[in-house]
Amino acid sequence: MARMAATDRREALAQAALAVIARDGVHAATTRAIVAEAGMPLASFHYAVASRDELLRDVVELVVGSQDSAAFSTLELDARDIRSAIRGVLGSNFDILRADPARQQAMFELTHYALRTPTLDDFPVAQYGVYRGLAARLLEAGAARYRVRWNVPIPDLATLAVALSDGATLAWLATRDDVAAERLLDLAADAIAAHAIPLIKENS
Amino acid sequence: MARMAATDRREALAQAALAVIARDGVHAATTRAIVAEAGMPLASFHYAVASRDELLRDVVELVVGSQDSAAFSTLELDARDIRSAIRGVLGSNFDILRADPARQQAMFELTHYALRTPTLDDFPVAQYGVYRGLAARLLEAGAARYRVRWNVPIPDLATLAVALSDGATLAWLATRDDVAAERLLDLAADAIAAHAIPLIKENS
DNA sequence: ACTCGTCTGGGACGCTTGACCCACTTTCCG
DNA sequence: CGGAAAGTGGGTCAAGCGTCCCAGACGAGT
Repeated sequence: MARMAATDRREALAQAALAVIARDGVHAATTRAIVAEAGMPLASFHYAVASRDELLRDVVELVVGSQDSAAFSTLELDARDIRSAIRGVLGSNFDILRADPARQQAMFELTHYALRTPTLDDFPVAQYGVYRGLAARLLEAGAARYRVRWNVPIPDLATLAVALSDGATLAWLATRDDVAAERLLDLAADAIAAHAIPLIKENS
Repeated sequence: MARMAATDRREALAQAALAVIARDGVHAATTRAIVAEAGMPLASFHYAVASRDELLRDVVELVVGSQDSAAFSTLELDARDIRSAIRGVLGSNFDILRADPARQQAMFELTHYALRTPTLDDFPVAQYGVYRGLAARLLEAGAARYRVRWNVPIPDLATLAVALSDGATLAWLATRDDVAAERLLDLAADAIAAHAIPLIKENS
């Protein structure tokens, strides 16, 4: 094993743990499975991190952090109208899901695990805060880009968007029905776009 | 321990397992925890059921069976229009969730567990089939009651309704935000009711 | 009433788990 | 260049796990 700082090892362990969780589920993320994934001896685990629960907290922070940075570039495609733009974002989100279903399922399992763990129960709140914030920024950007305004508060609409995305993700994970998922995304895009009101052009 | 048939004991164990899962999660549903919940000696477990996995299969069947029977009476309330009726169904569904959050979370965890278990991976498909069927029957009954027709296929609309319900449930479990949930249900009811077209009265 | 199949429950086995100790090696700073 | 600090890894521990055994208690059919 190469020599590396304890903090680096801690991050490597968190990523290895996430890989194990994605492949085999949260309950399979034992200390031995994690160090095997990372290619470390067992003793490195408790040298880098105090306990298994603490490492899992690193994992959820890793997750909520990475989720925030991604998925914003998908808005930049040139759709005809706001409805097509929304459908595009939902569609590329769905493509990400299909490319790596295990990761999305790991997210859900981590959320449920955190809800059951007293020291981690603030994570789901933060997680959904990130989701809603991301959706709100997309809605704002879309409104500016396509010259519309929303007839309901953006936070409420963002909550709707997150719920639709979550529901579609969950349904596809359970059934793997691509056709039903595409139709669902069509209806979801309609539901969100229905709250867009075209702006009267004031200048130009 | 009172004397009882092995089949009765099997069902009692399944219900005890569900109670343990709701309280402490799937990973806590050990053989000892289950028999403690049921008030049985440990040996009764493997007398009534071959293995722990087999018992969990009983649990998921119990779940998908019970979910089907309930929640239909909520349509019978007298709402002014189809939108209010939909909102009412979503609202009472939400009340059920708030009355026993642990049970709903147990449902999600069982779904994810089944997705990871090869012998159980057909359960999520059946589960969502039941959900969509239930939603479809509600939509049909609502259309007949309020004299409207749906401008999209009922199965597609049922999928939308299930996704919205799941998304709202998940969001509330994570954040416990009652206000946001109520607003979300408002928007969800709008989204579904938007596809209702009033029928021209032909007779009477 | 006797017996045989059904049911009970205390105990135990082999295994995996999280945690940890300690002798060893490597790195870095004075 | 020498010693203290940092990192490594093999081995081990108690606890908890699923599973199983077997002697005894029960109840229905003859």
